[in-house]
Formats: sequence, structure tokens, C-alpha cells
Amino acid sequence: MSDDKTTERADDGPGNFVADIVREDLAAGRVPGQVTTRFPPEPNGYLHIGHAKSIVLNFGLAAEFGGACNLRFDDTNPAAEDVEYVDSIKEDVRWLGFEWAEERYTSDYFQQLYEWAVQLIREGKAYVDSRTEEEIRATRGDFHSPGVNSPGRDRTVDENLALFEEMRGGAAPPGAHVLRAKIDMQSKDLKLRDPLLYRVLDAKHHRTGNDWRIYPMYDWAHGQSDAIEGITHSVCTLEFVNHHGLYDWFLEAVAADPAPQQIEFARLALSYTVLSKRRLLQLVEDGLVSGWDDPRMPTIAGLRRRGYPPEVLVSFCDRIGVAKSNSIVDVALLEHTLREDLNARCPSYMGVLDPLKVVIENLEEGAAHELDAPLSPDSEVHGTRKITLRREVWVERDDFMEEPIKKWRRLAPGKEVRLRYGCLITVKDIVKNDAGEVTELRCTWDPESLGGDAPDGRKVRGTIHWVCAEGAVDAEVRLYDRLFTAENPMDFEEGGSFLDHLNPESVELRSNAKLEPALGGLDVGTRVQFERLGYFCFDRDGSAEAPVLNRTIALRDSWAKKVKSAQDQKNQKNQKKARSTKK
RNA sequence: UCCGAGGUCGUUCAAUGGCAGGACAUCGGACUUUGAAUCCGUGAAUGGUGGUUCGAAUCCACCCCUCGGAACCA
Repeated sequence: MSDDKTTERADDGPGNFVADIVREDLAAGRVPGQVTTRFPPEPNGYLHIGHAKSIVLNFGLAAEFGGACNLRFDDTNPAAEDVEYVDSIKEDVRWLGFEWAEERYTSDYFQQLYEWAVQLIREGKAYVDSRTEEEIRATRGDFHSPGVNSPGRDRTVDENLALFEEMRGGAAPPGAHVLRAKIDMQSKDLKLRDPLLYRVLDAKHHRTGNDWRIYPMYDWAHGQSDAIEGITHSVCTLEFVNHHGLYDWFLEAVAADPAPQQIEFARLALSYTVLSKRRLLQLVEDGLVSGWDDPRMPTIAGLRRRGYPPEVLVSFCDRIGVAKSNSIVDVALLEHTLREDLNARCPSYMGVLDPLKVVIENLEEGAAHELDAPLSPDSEVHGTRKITLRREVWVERDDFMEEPIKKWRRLAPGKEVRLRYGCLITVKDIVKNDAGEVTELRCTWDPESLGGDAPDGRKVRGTIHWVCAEGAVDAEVRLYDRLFTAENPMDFEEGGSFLDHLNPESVELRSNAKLEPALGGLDVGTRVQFERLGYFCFDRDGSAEAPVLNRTIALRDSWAKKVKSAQDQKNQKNQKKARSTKK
């Protein structure tokens, strides 16, 4: 074999330091039983592509090392959480292609957590503080000064037990008492300055109803839940690095053995995108998008509706790597991954978004030429479909220029172009309305070119898409673009907001689109390429008779890029000129 | 200012004391019945200063920069 070298230097993809840690732990015999991870969303919002990174990491670790990954809803704050979110989260994880070993809820552990808390009180490691929220905050100290001990620290075990029962049983109103761990108010690790374990909340929990009034705080609940489930590697994002000491302290305090290990990685940030539940919620609530699944949203539901296959998100997460340094991934990488997948997956049809009529004058009225056209230029996998050429066809308005710029290959007066898989036509006359708008192109065709080949082998550089007027399917097409115009939408001027960077052209409607007949009656969710335009997905807003399509992403367009950069240069030159003449 | 986590091409991830490499982006070329896809190619980086070493992105010291932390949120 000639590939000794390639196997020796196997391309093992981008880095994943978490997988490295697991591998080392396994090699050193530090993993009791099987590798076990969990994906722990709080059911207070929809999942987005940032969560996909965590999902792929956690489920991927379990798969790679033959272990298991649980889905755990971290539902310790009934005020913010709801079943609506539980359902959407499950749907999204499944759609991404992952199946959890067990579906768990932190609320499943409320009883155990409570018993452990009582144990901590008995051991003098927790106490009830009866001061106000403000007092507690004020005595915590800050970065530079130590905290001051709470008077609650001196209460006896029995006193604490009795007070804790008041909290649990209903005698104490919300805010009257909290349970705190007795650690060290002088610690330089602020998280260790007697953190709260429990607060009293008068809220109905979406699962436990009114069974409980005391609700555990994240830090108290999370590590213990990990321990209960036998999680070996508890992977979380970087902002929890500051909780690491407390995570370990709680585990040690209840003698969890073996103890899970918390590992922090950098969450995903994407250019031209906002990924924070709070801000996504704001977009939804302010009506700036149509909902959580608006095709412009970076939510899993939004991307799904936009036309992203789940494999694209997984493969994207695989190639961005997992590291510890905060970074912003270029959205172009996502778009590249998308196009790569769609190019292989989608059959290519023809659709005209902004139709302009072409009449082929020397093509006999009533005549119909039926042709077989391939559904993929590069492979046989998609087969062919029939298209029909008649006297009247639709072409893209953008494909005609009355006064063509240089290197223009498409329709222009006197110019010959190819109708893809159809024939060669030449523009003879332009018909305009009173307003001076072009309404019709009168052309002639070369009957010898039926199918699109030049009979004498002459070079025809321009090839455009078209749709036969008779039998065309009317459709609405929505052209989506990036939601924000700024690379980092969070980089706004003082007094402004990320909304200042909203792209006013993030969606454009083409309500008069004409599609080839083969596109009629396709199922919602079907993905196709429109030749020369991009990839499109049938949306649920449409019907078999009146389809609605979302543009998932445009094809790469090096011509448009060239035209634009030429224009930019011109503008710059003009500006310079203007400046120098001013002087 | 205290504690903690980080700092490698434009971006992102590698190289774990031994020739700084891949992907995306950029630019150029070939091909083309999608100005697509594909193929080929170009340019581009170790935050700084000292030290250890035959040899340092990697080890040590000091400095600089970025991010996170003082919720009865997760």
C-alpha cells in the first residue's frame, strides 16, 4: 500500500481537549464503569446552535468511548421554566440525531438534595440566615475586601433544623430565611463565601407542582445531580470556571465517591450572530422575528425551518474544535459546511424569482419540445426530469442588461445566450411599458441547438435558467440573509443596543416566482437547488397549490463579488477624488 | 486593584523539547451547458523581555493584553 504515510499521519481533525482528558482518565484507570456525560439545559428557552456544540460534545464523548449521555433538565427555578421548552428541547436533540440514555430532571432529586442538606446542617456545614437579601449581599464583601460572618453562623444545629423546616413546610414566607453553606467568608474565591443552598419560592413547578417551596440553587443542585447519575465528566462552559471550587466542595461535603469532574470549554460564538437566550427572547418578544423558529434565528428550530439538515450542524460542530479560549467562529465556515452538504444532497431544478417574459419569435406557436434534463450536473444519483420548451418562457430579470457592463455574459441586445438544457436564443427586440420598464424580450432561437448544444461548436459563454410559461407553478419565495450586519452585534455604541445592527434586508419576498412543473406538489421540508440561485426548502406556510419556499443559502457567486469589489474600488477612487478636489 | 481562565496565520483548531500544519476566508489560475461544483496554486502567525537547553510555540521568571467572577439566575 502506498498510504503508509497517510495512516501514520492520520488527520485527526481539530482539537478536542475534553476528549483528550477522557482518554487519559481511561488510560489511567480513573473512570469507574463507563464514561458518562450529560446535556443539562434549563427549560427556559429554545436551543440554539451554541447548544448544538455542547450536545455534539457530550453525546459525542459518550459515543466515542462507548459510554452514555443523559438529557437532564436543570429545572431548579420554577419562575423561569416551562414544559413548552422541555418539549422543544427534546424535539431538537432528537432532530440532531442523538438519543439520550436517560431523561432526567434535577427536580427528580429534590428529596435527595433536601436530605443531604439536612445532613450538612447536622454536621455543622450549613446554617439558616434570616437577614434580607440586601444585608446578605452587603456582607459578602467584594474583590478586595473579605466578607463578614452572618449571625446565622452561630445558630445551633437544632435551631437550624427547625428554621429549615419552617422554610420547607410553609411557615416561613419567601425571603424570610435562606439556607447557606458554612464555608469561609474570607475566601478569595467569592463563590466560597457561604453560598446559598436554598431559597423559598412561592411558585408552581412545572413538574413537582406545589410539593416544594424550597428550591435548590444551581451550585448545590448541579454537582450532586451529576453524582447521583454517575456522571464521570461534567462538561460546562467557561463562565462556570469560577464555580469549580464550589462544585468540588459540595461533592466532598456529601462524600460523593467517585466524584464527577467538572471540565469547562469555550461556548460557541458566531460572527454576525447573537447567541444568548435573553437576546433571542427579546427578538421574539419585540416581534423583530416571527418566532423562535423564524428562519433567520440561530435556534435549532429556526435553522431547521430555514432548511439546514441536522448533519450540517453536527459536522460544523465537529470541525470547529473544542478549546478553552474564548473565540468567535466565522459564520462563513457554517455557510461553507451548509453548501458542501446541500450540493451533494439536493437535485437541481429551475425557478425564476423575478420573472421577465421572453417570446421566441421563430418558435412556432403551439409547438412543444419535451426534453430530458439531468437533476444533477455532477452525478447520476438524482436522475432526470422532463422539461418543456415553448414559444414563451420566463427568465430572471437580473439576467438582462440593456447596456451591459464589461464581461457580461447574459442577456443583452443582440447577444446570444443559452437557456440551460433548452436552446440558444438571441435578443432581437426589447418591449417597454409607458414607464420605460422592460416588459418583454423578443428573441429568436437556433432550432439546431435544442438541448443546449451549439450545433457548430461555437462558444456561448452565457447560460441562464428559465421556466416555460405554460405550466409554470406560481410560488412565494423568501430570500433570507444574515440577521445582523455587524460582525459582532454586541459591539455597539454607548447608549445603543445590539438591535442597532439588525439587517433591514434580512428577508426579501419574491411573491411572483415561477417554478418548473416538476416542483409542484412536493412535501414541506423538501430541499432543492435552483440552478444558479441557491438552495431552497419548502416551508409549512405554503400548500401543494401555492408553495412557499425559504432560501436556505445562496450559491457562491464570484461574479457578484467581482462586480461589488470593482464598484467598491470605484467608489473609493471617487471619494479620494472628491476629497482632493475639496482641498 | 483581588481571584480565576486564556493569548499560534484575517478566523478557528493543531504541533505536548526536534522542519510551526490543516480547515475556512483572501487572492490567482485551470475547467465549465449553474459566473455553481471540482482541481491546482499564492500570501499569511507563536503578545513582549530575559533565562534554561545542542535545540523552545512548548520549560522557568518578570511584564503586557483579553475574558470571567462580588444574583435568593443557570
